[in-house]
Amino acid sequence: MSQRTKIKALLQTNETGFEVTVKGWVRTFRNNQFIALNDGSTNNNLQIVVDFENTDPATLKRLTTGAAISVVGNVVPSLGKGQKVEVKATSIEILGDCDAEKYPLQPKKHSLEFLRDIAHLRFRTNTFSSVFRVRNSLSFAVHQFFQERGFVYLHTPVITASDAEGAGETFRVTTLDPVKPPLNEHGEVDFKQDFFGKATNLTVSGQLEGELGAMALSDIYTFGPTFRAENSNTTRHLAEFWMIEPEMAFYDLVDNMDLAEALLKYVISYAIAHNKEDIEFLTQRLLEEEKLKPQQDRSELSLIDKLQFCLDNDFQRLTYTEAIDILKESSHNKKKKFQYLIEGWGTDLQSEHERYLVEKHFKKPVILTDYPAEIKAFYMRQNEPDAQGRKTVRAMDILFPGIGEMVGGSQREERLDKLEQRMDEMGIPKDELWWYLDTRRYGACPHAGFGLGFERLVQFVTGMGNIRDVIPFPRAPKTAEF
RNA sequence: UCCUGAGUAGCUCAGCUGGUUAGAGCAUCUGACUGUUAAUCAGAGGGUCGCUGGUUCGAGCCCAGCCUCAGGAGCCA
Repeated sequence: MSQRTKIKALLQTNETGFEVTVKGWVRTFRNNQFIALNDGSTNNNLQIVVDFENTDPATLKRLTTGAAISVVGNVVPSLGKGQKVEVKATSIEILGDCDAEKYPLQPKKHSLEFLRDIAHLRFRTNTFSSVFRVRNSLSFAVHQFFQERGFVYLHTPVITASDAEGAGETFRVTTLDPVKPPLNEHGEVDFKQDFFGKATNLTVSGQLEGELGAMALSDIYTFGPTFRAENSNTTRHLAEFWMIEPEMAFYDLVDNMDLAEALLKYVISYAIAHNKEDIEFLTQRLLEEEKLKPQQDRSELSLIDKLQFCLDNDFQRLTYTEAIDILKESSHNKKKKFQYLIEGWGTDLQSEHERYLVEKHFKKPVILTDYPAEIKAFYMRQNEPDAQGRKTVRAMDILFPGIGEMVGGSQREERLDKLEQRMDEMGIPKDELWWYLDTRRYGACPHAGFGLGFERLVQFVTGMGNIRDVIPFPRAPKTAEF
């Protein structure tokens, strides 16, 4: 293998007067003389100076935007102003031509919508290479955070037979003939003859299996793809997304919140430390995008300041009931500025209410706890009814500015009788979840966990407005290209 | 799925009250220049106006249906 120097490393050394081999893709070729070369290690291009008088004109013609080249040359101090060093080429080899007439990426600004249509090529732009380097760092930081704390990375199944969790519509997994499936005596599809001998689907959450692991390993986390067949067309939903789901034995809700807050701060600070250039680039990108907006819609803080602010401040913790009181008493509610006015206790908060709390009232991440039992899942631990007889559960949602719900979690109901009673009330089939109930039969203990939407985290850290721009190949309704 | 808006050149858009041969900038190509920084200057090529149907003497423009995209809502992470 040839000695190839990555551009990031080369630009970091201040030395000159040595020979290097660099490889990458041409971003621009100016003046028949200057190549801006990028190899994805950094957004900063390396300037290659071509001796055009002594280079084959046919080769010069092939130095088009997007072409892959290999360059051998000498690192010298730059005569130009845009960069400290440059490479004076002694030989240039075209590894892969790129027809400029057909290549969709031009040396000009492109809209994110257009780039989404050519997702296979969008990595070659500064914005997307920054986003995906940040995504990589965040992903690594998640593992490092948990590994440092003795958590076990548990691989929960992607194909499951349980869809009783109520987390959303599922994608069916089957090998049956779609045109003529076998039928049972009731005329329904006979899944006994299917591959697994029962109806199966892609997982909507690894939580229930995660709890099984936590009941022996104490602290586990999952980090993998999750699938929801909801017909959601928004800037913060995907049909296939990556979720981080820790589950901890002997944790109560406060421990759970502490862990979630520590995790978020850890990974954000890791990204700032390891992807400074990328985050600065994305900050700049966002500033320019905001210039196009009316003054009132612009955010008060820049991206990097927003991230730093998030690290420097405790998340605001309050109960659902306290939140309802704040919203009810808010001038916003009294002036009827909410589309859905807050009237009573018990209904779920609308996006506009969450946004008001996070962006207007507290102006920082908020953790809401102890939601009404009626609007939450069966496995959340039941609180004693309050003086007015209102039933709540030990749930917590972490709300982030611009993103909404980043984390959803709870202390789990470990008391078998309470759990079974709740399942009956909500119509959850106990026989299908016999294995889950076993954990409450054999050595049950208080425990807690949460789910963190990884793409929403990447959205927050990169400032990208649409979740489809922070996953390489988004899966969403009517969208499964590439 | 619902609400709102959009779909015109490779990209971003303009296109008046329905009227004759559909425009601009960028990109591309050709030439000039040769220490440029999304280089500059001169010239050229490039269009099934999302699709289908309708109204009309005449439709990019009006009407209906469908498709796709964007933003918001719901569902949620």
